[in-house]
Amino acid sequence: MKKIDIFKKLRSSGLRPTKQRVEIAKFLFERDKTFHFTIESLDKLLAKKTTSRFALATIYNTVHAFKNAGHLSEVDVRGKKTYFDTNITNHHHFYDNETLELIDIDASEVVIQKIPKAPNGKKIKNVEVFINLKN
Amino acid sequence: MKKIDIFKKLRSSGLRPTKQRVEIAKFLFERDKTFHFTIESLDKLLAKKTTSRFALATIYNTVHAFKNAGHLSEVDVRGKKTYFDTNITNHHHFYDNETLELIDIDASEVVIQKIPKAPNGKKIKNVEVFINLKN
DNA sequence: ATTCTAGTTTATAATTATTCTAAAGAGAAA
DNA sequence: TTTCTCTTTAGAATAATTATAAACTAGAAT
Ligand SMILES: [Mn+2]
Ligand SMILES: [Mn+2]
Ligand SMILES: [Zn+2]
Ligand SMILES: [Zn+2]
Repeated sequence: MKKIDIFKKLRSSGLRPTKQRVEIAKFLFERDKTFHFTIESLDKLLAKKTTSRFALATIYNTVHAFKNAGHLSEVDVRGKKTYFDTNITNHHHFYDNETLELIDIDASEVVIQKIPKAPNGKKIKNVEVFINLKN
Repeated sequence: MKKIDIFKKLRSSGLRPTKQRVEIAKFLFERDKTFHFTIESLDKLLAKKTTSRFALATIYNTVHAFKNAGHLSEVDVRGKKTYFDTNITNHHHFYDNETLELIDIDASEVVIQKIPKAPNGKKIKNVEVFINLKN
């Protein structure tokens, strides 16, 4: 993704392309593979890869702004920290319980033959498959 | 589950059957249907249903003791609080995003036809299916 | 360009969930 | 009983996250 697209993405989401948002967006979205992170890991990586300084609150604010704008999704992982995901398509995950890393599984790679019908008055919103890995 | 069995369960797990553990165990395990809870919800329910007082730390300690002894499992749910589950079998969940409640799905009710093979050097530990519900 | 304004960043405080601490209390072995 | 170890408890400490309010800045208006 090009810098110009980053600007468009922000503007179209009602987010001013500030220095911090652009830097974080470039770091998150200018990559080929999907990226899973926590606020803490992102903070450390940004410190390494950029010269700018970011208040932790700004990282929280920016990540939530991206999430609310639909540019990031959230993944449920056991543990206290919230995981975010640059892959916003419907997809599934391997979770490596040794390295604590998520690995994407494309929705097409999982076929479910049978699931129970939703309880009365409820509809199925989506189905998430989470595959725990061990060595 | 009878009180005598509660005692056995505790003893066999290396847990002394103290007043608090027995009361919590009776509340959690003497029921027909599975029960999903957070520490906070358990605390409130115990306050309602029993006359004893429990320090919050005791509820944390006791629930973790039961979990470590294999009498409770933990479920990943979006949000900050940890969910526990009296169902310790392999099973899946509906999650009602309106009421924030978990509903059990027996493993036999889900048939997965195709999943990707585990990454190199890794094995699949278990597969969790999480079905989000909406109205 | 300069001014203006709403939105943003920042440092710090507050909050929430959870864990730790150390003193007092209670099972249970001897 | 006496003793010993484990447990409970209140409160402090920690960790992740959110709130606050002052300083700053992007973009619009002048
Ligand atoms: Mn989680
Ligand atoms: Mn969770
Ligand atoms: Zn993903
Ligand atoms: Zn369950």
